[in-house]
Amino acid sequence: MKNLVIVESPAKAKKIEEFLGKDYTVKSSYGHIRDLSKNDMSIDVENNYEPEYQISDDKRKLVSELQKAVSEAEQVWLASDEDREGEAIAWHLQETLKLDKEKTKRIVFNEITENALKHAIENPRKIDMNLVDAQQARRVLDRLVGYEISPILWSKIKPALSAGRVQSVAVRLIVEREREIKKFESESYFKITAEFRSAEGGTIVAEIGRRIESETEATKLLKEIGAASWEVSDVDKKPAHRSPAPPFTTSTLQQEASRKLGYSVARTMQIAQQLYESGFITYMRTDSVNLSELALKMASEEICNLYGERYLKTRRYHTKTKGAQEAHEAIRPTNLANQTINADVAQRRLYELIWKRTIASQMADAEIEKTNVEISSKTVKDKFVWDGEQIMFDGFFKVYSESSDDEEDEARMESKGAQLTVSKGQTLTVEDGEASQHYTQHPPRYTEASLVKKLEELGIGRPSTYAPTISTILKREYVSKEDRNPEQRNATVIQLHNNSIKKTERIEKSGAEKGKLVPTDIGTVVNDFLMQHFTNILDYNFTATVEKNFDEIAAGSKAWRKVIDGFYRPFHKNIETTQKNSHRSSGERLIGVDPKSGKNVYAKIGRYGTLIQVGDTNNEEKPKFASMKKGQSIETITLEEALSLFSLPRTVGKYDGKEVIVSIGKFGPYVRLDNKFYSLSKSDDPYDIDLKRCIEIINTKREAEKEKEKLKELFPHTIGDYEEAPVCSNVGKYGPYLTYRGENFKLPKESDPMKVTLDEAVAIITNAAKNKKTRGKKK
DNA sequence: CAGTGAGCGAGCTTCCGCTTGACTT
Repeated sequence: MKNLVIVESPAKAKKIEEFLGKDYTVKSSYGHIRDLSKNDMSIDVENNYEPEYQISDDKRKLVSELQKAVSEAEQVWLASDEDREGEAIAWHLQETLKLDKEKTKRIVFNEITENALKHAIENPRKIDMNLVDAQQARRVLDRLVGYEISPILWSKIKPALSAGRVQSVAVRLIVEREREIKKFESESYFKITAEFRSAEGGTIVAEIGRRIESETEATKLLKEIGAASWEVSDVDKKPAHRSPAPPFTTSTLQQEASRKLGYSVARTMQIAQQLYESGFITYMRTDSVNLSELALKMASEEICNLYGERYLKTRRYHTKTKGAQEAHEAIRPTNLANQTINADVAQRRLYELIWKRTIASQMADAEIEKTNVEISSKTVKDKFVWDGEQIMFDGFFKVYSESSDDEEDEARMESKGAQLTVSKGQTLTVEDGEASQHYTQHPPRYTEASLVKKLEELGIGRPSTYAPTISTILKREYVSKEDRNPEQRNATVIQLHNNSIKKTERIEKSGAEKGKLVPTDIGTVVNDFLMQHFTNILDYNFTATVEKNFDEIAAGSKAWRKVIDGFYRPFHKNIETTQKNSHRSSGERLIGVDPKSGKNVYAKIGRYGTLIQVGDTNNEEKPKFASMKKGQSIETITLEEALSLFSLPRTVGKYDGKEVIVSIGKFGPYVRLDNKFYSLSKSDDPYDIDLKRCIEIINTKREAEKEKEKLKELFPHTIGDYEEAPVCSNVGKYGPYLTYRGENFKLPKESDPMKVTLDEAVAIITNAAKNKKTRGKKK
């Protein structure tokens, strides 16, 4: 072996190997191979913050493989990504594999084409230690923050909690948004619209721009409107244009897949990974909006073919995102000639979204004519307005338009296409008008995707961490994902018809929410604690400020250990005083007094979550405790709700002459009969489940056990012989399956394992063997 | 396998950013 090239991703390694030919072997490091140990701090603070790196557990085998490859190679090329983390990966490889610094070559390329690779190989360099140091500073800072603050939370709030530069700010955003919502007072207002008719027969529905405060004012105004004579006082037409959105980055892909396809952030990334591994799209973790020259050329060919040259406009986009490192291209199809792909529905839909966005980004602006009509009267002070938009040339709209998080915004865009049917100077009459009551809306809660958008704006987190950050704050139970039914309110509608006024009521539904992030009690208490004691870390600008320092380290104008020292000294002092002086924080709230015992009832956070406590501590008598239910919160739980939590364990009645007892145990709510346990299902509430339902649960489980016994006797069931080996059917944990020559094959879900014929079985076995072969080829 | 929460104390938990694992038959 002459040359060994090491890149980060195995899919990339495979592609590069095709270009480089037989003199090159390309291997992958699968990301970082070394890190600080996760069991302790692994930073020697006394010794100038010396980090102690170790090979990650899951990389030991890989490292020895790389070691072997290195020993067989004449030349090693480190080709990890061209950013801070990539440079560090190269350095860790050099250190771990004990590569000769003089002989090892560091190369970078951010598109995989023959030219780019050739150019990279002709222009190797040495590892940039300044960039590596910037990464070390980033790594060490995150470890110090995370591993020094978290233990404070364990002792002051609850075990196993965590804090970090990124996750704690994400939680703060959600907690603060919830407070804004709580503080928000909805106000009602009236919106007035009227239908105007000209003598020639044209009609136009226009509205008064301002919000009218009261019903009295609205009624009065509506009467005046009906009595007045109107005229089109102004028609203003002006051209405008819209430009397409730039190609996808990780964050914008997550946002659009959430809005247009309803995918969660994690799902989007999982599907994108599949598309990447199949070679359909470029790398999916990127902050760059840049398209390669090759992609621009493909796009222009495709656009000219499909829509004609008039639709083409080559555009080069530049990233404005804070802290972007741009080691990759934007996310785009590898081959723009493929409008769609042959894959499962989820993959195909995401692919098509990416194709449309990429193509649209290289298309001409849409040209629009905006029309503003003003309708006024000599007797009414308010003017009516109508605004419409006519698309004169659709441009990129032909394939794609970006969605908005704002539902009202979306609706407004849709209603603007109407044709203008009146002209300036025409006199108009009003037959129908309407004043309808609306309510101002509280600010929206974050979705996963809108949280990612906000974090990216603040420069917090990276493309590879957006999805994991969300799963961390959910796992810690700082936030939960919730659906909310729309709020229903009575709204008055005052109708004007031929100068008479009629009042009706309707129900206004608004604010339905799906998958919104809501802070839990724990999230709120942790956030308040951190805000009080670690204000600077929770500052929205903290990351941006430290990033500036990292940039200076990368530029060689600052030493990383000095930067860390400047941060750590005051930080650690704060850690010590907080540990010593701060009070335990449990979010405790006195709900009231238990009428039976006269003792105080509190809601608070305990070692295992939120609980109700009856009676004070420091008394001779131990207080009583009960866990709170899901969905209850310290702030809103009532005394009655709290006391009802003490009704477990509860005897529901008798069955088979024995007591049926319901309670909540280690593994959730259960029914107990004769010392045997039966789990309740999710929809059952242990606090009010009745005897009938309990018996049903008991019997269902007994039936299922009987069934199982029966199956055990029947299976495995021999169907017949195929190529001199028996074929058997069976039922396992994952459903019915076939066994043949020691291998298992899944049967279709509904099929009866007793009734499968030998022909069907053979078809399934041979089919599976074929699929296995093609899957093997892909890898 | 079917409750914990105070107090007594051992031993556990935790960060962010790179990557893809799997025998889910």
